[in-house]
This record gives sequence, structure tokens and C-alpha cells, in this order.
Amino acid sequence: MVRIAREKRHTLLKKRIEENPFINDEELAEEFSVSIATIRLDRMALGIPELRIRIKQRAQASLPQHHLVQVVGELVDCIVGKSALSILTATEDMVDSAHIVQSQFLYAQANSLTRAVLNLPVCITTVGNIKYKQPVTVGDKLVAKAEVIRQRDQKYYVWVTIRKKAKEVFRAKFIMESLE
Amino acid sequence: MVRIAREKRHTLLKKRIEENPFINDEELAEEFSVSIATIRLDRMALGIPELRIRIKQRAQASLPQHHLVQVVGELVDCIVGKSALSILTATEDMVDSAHIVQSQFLYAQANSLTRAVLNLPVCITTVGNIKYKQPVTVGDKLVAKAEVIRQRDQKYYVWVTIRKKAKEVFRAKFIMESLE
DNA sequence: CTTTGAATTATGACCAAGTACTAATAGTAC
DNA sequence: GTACTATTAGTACTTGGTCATAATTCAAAG
Repeated sequence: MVRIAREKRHTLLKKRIEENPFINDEELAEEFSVSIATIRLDRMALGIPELRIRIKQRAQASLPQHHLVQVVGELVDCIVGKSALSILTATEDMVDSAHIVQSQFLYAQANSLTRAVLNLPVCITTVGNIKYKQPVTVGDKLVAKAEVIRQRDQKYYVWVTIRKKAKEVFRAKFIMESLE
Repeated sequence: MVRIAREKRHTLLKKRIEENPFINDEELAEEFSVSIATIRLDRMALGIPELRIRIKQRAQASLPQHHLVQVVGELVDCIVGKSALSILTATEDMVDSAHIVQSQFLYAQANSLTRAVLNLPVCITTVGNIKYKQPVTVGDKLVAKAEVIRQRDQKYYVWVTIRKKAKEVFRAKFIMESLE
């Protein structure tokens, strides 16, 4: 049946292009043993843009992310001065060669959430203590909770725990200082 | 003098393209009030590739970064098991609204340098203590030095100090654990 | 076995953003 | 004015496509 062959080709094609966005129609045609015209019809049908557009999109996606450093992860709840929650899903680019998420990303999630919960115009992290209790890997959904424990003068003591499901995988204590 | 005008155009052109790599020769020609041919000669002289190549390079640069030990900053010296040095120049996207570099970037520099100096196939940061002593701003050249202080079984104790010129601005202590 | 209709392939015109090269012209320096 | 460089103009060719149309293949239905 031709129908099935085409549908199969469509899904394979999609996967192939996702896998290697730098492949052109000619190479695709060869790989799938069909004509270039067919590949183009397939791309149309699948709404996949041409090579140059694909490349451009990738290039643009990697451009100046100005708001990079608001909160690492998604801020889902925040009571300023009290507590806040953020969720971060670990991705491939956070891991080391052993596929374990590097501590700096957990640190970034924890510290940026701390800044969010304090919401001070100017504040710096003067002290940080972290404990990475359980290795985290790609795909893990990390829920961070920050709590403001104490305030003394310009100093704020904040505790953060990051959980993967019910399990605590990371914890941090920060002393933040507010400046004028 | 034509010479000066051209040299000036060259430096401006270079800057313009770095600023916006998605600009084509036609637009550049208009901006500089010269012909497209001139822009092309200029690009040749400066060794700047054509638009599509530039875009492609950007796209590729953002691709599979599965490096061995990625160090935040530039690794300038490394005696595995002993000590290592890296240099990071603070950029605009590291700062908060008060233009102070956020601690997570110093943490990332320190922690990634620690991984580099240990150079273990699999290792995780179990404990980290940091102190951010002096605010750092854009353009500051940060020199990080990591030293392996002690090793006990699978545990490594590493101290890192980050200096801005002679002044220590950040320090960190890590306990790293090697896994099989 | 022929017909039908979808799927595929072929073909040609066109486009963007170039390269590579040559020839002409403008501008200045001496 | 002549020399020389910088700039501009122009042509042919390339890649990796779009878009539209026509021709062909091929399996299933009548």
C-alpha cells in the first residue's frame, strides 16, 4: 500500500530533519530513495521549511536572550518576602559526560529563585552553602522551593530545597544582602 | 583621503556584522552608502563570509556541545589533581538590574574549573560553600584558581578563589565525589 | 483487462544571496 | 597630465530552494 509507505516516510522524514537540520532536499531524496520533488511535497505537507530557513531559525534561537537571567526555570508561585516555587526540567545541555546535571544549574535555579522571592532592587549573594544530595538527569522535573528564614538589618537568610518528585535532591542556604 | 575612509569603513563594517550577523550585502551597501561590490570587496579583505555561511556557523555553534569538560571561562592552566586557572570576562548578560554579576556565574566558573582540575570520568558536587565578597561588574576580568586541598577515598576537597586584579572577590569550597 | 485516481516524478521559470571575474570609471597624489 | 588606487558596473555561474504544470507510475476497482 502506497498510503502507508508515504505516512511512514513522513514520520521518518520529520525525525531525520529534527536529527540533522542541516540536510538538504537532495540528500534526503537519496536517503529515502525518492525524487527531490517528493521530498518537497512531503515538507510542504509537514510544514517543514527549507534548509536555509531552518538554519536561520536555529541561529536566531541561539541569539541574545536578554531575559536569560530572571528566574532559571519557571516561576510558578511567589509570595515576596516569604516563599517561592519554580520548576525546571533538566535538559541535555545541563549534563556532564556521565549524563548527570551539573551543580551549577541547580545553583542557578536556587539562587535566581532566591532573588525572586526577595525582590529587592539591589541585592548580592554574600554567602552560599549547597548540598547536592542525589544526582539528577535529563528529563527530571525539578521543583525548587525558597523560604525566607530570617532577616537582620540588610541581611536575608534564605533556604532553598529542590525536589525531584518527593525526594530532596539539592538544598541551599543563602545569605543575601540588600544594597542601596 | 580615501584610504582612511576605507579603513574606517572596514572597522565599522566588521562591528556592524558582529552586531547583526543577519544583515545582507545589499542592506550593508545602503547603510554605508557604497555599492554592493564594495561591500563584497570589503568582506573579502576582512575575511568575513557571506550571510548564509555566517548564519550557518551561528546555528552550528549552538549545536551538540557534548564536550569533555566544559569550563565556564577560558582554561589557561591545569595540572590535573593539583591546581588550575581560568579566566572569565564578565558580560552584560550575567548581570542583574543593578549591573552586578550574579553569583551563579561565579559559581559556574568555580565549579566547572573544579571539575576540570579533577578530570574525573564521573563526579558530582556533593557540597559547596561560597562567599561572594566583592560585587563584580561588566568587563571585569575574573581569574579563578582552583586547588585540590585534600583527598579521602572518593572525596576531593577543592578550594577556589576568584580574583579581580589582585583583589579576591569570590571564594568557594567544594566537596566532590567520584563515582564509578 | 482496462480504467481511474492518487502518488510520484519531471520540467521549466523564477528567486535570493551570493562567488568570481573583467572592465570601466572616479578620485586623488604627485 | 599621468599614475595609481578605490569604487562601481556588469556578466556568468552556483546553491537550494519556490511555484506551477505536466507527465508518468502503479495499485486497486469495476
